Amino acid sequence: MKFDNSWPIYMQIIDEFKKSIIRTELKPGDKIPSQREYAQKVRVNPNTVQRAYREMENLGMVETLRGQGTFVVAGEDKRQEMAMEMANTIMQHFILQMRSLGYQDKAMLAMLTQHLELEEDEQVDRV
Amino acid sequence: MKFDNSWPIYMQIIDEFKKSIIRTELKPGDKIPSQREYAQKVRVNPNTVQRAYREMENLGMVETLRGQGTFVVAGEDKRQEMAMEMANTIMQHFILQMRSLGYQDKAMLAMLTQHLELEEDEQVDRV
Amino acid sequence: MKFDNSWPIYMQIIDEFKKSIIRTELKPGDKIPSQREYAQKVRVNPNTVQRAYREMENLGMVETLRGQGTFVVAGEDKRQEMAMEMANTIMQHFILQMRSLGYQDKAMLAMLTQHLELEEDEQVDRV
Amino acid sequence: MKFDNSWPIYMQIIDEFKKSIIRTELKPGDKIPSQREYAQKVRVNPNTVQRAYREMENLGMVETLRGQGTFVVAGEDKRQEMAMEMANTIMQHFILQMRSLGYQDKAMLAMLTQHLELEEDEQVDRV
DNA sequence: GTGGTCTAGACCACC
DNA sequence: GTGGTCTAGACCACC
Repeated sequence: MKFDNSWPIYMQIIDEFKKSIIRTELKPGDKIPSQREYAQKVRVNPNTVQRAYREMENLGMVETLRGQGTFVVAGEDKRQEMAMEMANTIMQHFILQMRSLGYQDKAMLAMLTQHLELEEDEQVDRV
Repeated sequence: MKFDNSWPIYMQIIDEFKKSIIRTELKPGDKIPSQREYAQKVRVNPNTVQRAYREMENLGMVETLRGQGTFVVAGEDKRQEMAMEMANTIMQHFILQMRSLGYQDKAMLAMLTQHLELEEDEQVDRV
Repeated sequence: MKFDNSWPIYMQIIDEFKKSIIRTELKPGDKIPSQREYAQKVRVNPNTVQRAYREMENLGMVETLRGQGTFVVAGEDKRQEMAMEMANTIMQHFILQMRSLGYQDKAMLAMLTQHLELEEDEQVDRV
Repeated sequence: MKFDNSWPIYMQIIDEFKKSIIRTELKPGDKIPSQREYAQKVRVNPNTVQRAYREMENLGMVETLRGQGTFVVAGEDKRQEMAMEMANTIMQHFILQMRSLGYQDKAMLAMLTQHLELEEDEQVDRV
């Protein structure tokens, strides 16, 4: 795992787990790696991992059982809430970036429509 | 200036200048800082800045006149081409992120429309 | 400040601030000491203080403004909620202790009544 | 056994034995561990244990027979006296804590009554 | 100066 | 073995 130095590593770790849960690669009851294990895997200090795990517990994503490990608890409702939240963030970021390039709302929508159609065409071409 | 360690700094420097040109903060004929000056300002190795400036010259964004400095040359056509290029990149990135969250094309478009409308409403409210 | 080693220091710090807010010694808008300052005062590592302050922010007790300091935000509703919560904890603890000594509910109530009356008498005597 | 560093360990040891006697887990004539044994078990300096045992003898809780060990002597009267004494301490502590939160005597009594009733209800529910 | 993040590493509690 | 707490100290961002 390679992290940006532009935003906190513990948040990037949380984001990784969020995505895994949203994509249902991690389901309720699944055990995630122990803090030490994960820290070694991604080459990060165990304290940083612990902070991420602790915040994930506060966010209701996982549950930590002392001496046993950390387990996913986010059910379907929570999963959708998390997906919605991440999508909103991505969307906002996208809109701001486009506006900073001078794009108007209409132009943005038109361009997205076009891109999605283009990609379909590309897929058709490939097939 | 704060750079990511996740992609080459010289590319990030180029991106900054691209954005300034696209936003017309930098116009044809404008002088940009000397390599040494810029390197000090953003705390980066002068070699990194040199590489960025060289590539910008290759891209037709700037022109370097020995003993005089580096000047913007990108005209309106070039400006629009660069805007288009950056927008495409942002768009692609956006689509990939949304898809990785499980969003279909239609849902993506609907959500963008909704976001743009919401923001308008907010502005209306404020007025 | 002297801390027990029987439960986490950061929680004891939180408890101190909780009590100050409940007793209205700290009111909304009041600035609490900087993390470094407080750490020196109570002879604890700044990281431990930071964890306490962070959790207090999560609990809605304070608000932290980067570069400016940490400020009480808990209003009257929050204050009462906190008082109620602490009282419940103290009460539970008390009941458990008394039961472990073999006291029945009635005996407990009788004894508390008697103690409160005794103290009044004592005060009367002193006067 | 885990001790607080906030008050003398020898007193905490005495308290443990007091509770055992009050709960009649230890009865007159019962042998308690040798000082050395107990010191090892709770990981405390033998001198600390010795001081605790000596004070317990002064308090009339136990009797030490040279070469044979230490035995509980507290009879039923002594047991009740000890219970009363501990209860008083707990009670005082409780009242002080509640007052420091701003609770009046009446409110304290009402709250205790309520808590005891609530717990009964819970038990009824469970049955 | 004030808070925020991270590393390194010790020691403890619970299983 | 797994998580929890704490110290020590570096470096950064924002004011």
